[in-house]
Amino acid sequence: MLCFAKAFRLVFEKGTGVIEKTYNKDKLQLDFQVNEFARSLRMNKSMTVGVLLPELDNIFSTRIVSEVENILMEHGYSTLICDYKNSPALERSKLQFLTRKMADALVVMPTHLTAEDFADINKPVVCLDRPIEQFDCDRVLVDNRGASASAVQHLVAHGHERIGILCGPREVYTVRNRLAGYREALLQAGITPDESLILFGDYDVKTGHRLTRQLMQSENPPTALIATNFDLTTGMVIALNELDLRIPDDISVVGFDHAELASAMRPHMSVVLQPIQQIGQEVANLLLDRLQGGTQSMREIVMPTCLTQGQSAKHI
Amino acid sequence: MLCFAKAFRLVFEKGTGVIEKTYNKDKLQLDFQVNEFARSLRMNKSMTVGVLLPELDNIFSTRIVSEVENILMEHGYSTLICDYKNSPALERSKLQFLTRKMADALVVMPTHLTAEDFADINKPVVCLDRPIEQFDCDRVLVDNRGASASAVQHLVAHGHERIGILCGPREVYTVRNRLAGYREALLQAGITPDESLILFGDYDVKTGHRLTRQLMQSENPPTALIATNFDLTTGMVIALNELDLRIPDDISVVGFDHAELASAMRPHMSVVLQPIQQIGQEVANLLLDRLQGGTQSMREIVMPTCLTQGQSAKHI
DNA sequence: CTGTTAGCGCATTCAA
DNA sequence: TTGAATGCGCTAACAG
Repeated sequence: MLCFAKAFRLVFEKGTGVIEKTYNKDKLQLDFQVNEFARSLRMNKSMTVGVLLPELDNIFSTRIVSEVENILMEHGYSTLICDYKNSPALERSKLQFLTRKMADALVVMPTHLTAEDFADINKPVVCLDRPIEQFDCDRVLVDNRGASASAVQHLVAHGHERIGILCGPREVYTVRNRLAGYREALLQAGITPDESLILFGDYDVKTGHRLTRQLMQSENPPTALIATNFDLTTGMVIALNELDLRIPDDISVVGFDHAELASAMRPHMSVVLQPIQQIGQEVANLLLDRLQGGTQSMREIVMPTCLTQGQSAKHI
Repeated sequence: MLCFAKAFRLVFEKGTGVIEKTYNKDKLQLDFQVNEFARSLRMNKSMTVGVLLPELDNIFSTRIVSEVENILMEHGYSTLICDYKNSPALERSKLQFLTRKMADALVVMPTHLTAEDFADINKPVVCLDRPIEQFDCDRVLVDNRGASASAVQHLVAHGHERIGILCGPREVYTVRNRLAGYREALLQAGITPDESLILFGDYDVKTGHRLTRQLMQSENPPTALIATNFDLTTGMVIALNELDLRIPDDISVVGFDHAELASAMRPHMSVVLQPIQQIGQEVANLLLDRLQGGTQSMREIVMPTCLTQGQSAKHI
């Protein structure tokens, strides 16, 4: 069998990349291109990590992925991104796709996946932002309860009792936990949560806009608002503007994510910040450990959040 | 050689998916998993299309990709997404990665790529939103000149002459063309463009915010503003709010993209809309044609935009 | 140190 | 109809 690999290949490591020069019997080939299918088949690995995200247009997840990517790249791994557009069916089929077709390991930000979906997946999996019930795998989570609790405490400290909260979809893990933290913090402050101040919807700008209008135009509107992700925060700010409600004179607010914009605004907006860079690092490290054959037991890492105080909350 | 494929496989087509059942000599295997590396090596194709984007967090590109994905899926193709974070080096290396490792064809939204980068790529390529000089490949573009011209005309019709424009990075194709359309429409209306009203920056919310403040706090601010993508539009609206400038009473504006938010706002915002769904369809069709062996010459499709009139522009 | 070979799992072809 | 043989291009093990 005449093999291509019969050729004599000099491999120079140069920085992060690899330059391969091939000498054939008759000719010097400088433009040799490895067939990655063959290599992957032979090695039974593709040096590729699959990333499964709910949707692409979300600054939180894409920024984390960006971090993960940077670190993995330094170790010779590439990153493939799939999104499932918040569809349970797509979520499962893309998981299958990444697993069977491509990836040596997975980073998954699940919504509806269950342990069953991972039954025949014998590859390292790291859950990002959300765990999967009954499925023991490495995971990097955020202290969601603490996040919203700190927002509530900040507002309570300014005398607010009627605090509205804009939430994402009910079924999402982070949404439930952020809401739980909100309730706990209110109760701890001796305030009974008013269910009419709790609104759910999609995690997008339009929803933030709609829910804010709904809340502020109700009979008994809140004196303060918490938005629980960046898009909701943006929609909230736009809607308050339209309603001629000034921050913080007419309404106090706490936003979520995106320090740059929050501190560019006048007055600075108080925001809950998730440690995006560190989350990415933790994910990458867990992944690399597993890929390098670590056989430790499952690890769960919970990252703290931090409330950056601006001037978007005012004493009532 | 004992081949796995020695097994007898029944293949049932069921909807879009394929269920494969394998009977081995000794046992009935229902959980047979194809080795996609081997299949790809043998077939010399992966049934996968690679998508290369400047960044993930951009509603315009991710929505288009979503459309493309839907159509390709119906034809048995999967989609892989890579972003290059606006880095020229990454842009090239990810192109290489997608080409060599994975994809049968490519959808590329280029910034710095040149014809040279495609010299040794013998796969179908469709350029999305931006062409590549000297490189003849299928492409789907948008009438960017017409887009910004229609925004200018809309404002001029309301008596505005000092119209500011928030642009993305100078080097981007769409930015240059949108700016050109702006200049042309002004000149056509007998107005000499004022260079101090033209600002460049990144295509993000923070930049929209910053540039708007800069423009509106200058000595001789414009009476109307055009933002040339969705993130810039969002930043603009937030900044105008902070500056206590009411739309449209104090300032007229035209935004870009995202019909849903524009029409949710009060008053409705006038926006330039790009036909995202159709763009996705055109891209997918071009791709499928090539993948099915069409050998037509290069095709360029330019999509029209449409200005949706809201009440965000007022007679001066 | 250099060149040859085996086999990864698949789809295809050929043989029975 | 059904089973066996071939080779896709690679890497690793082996032989000279």
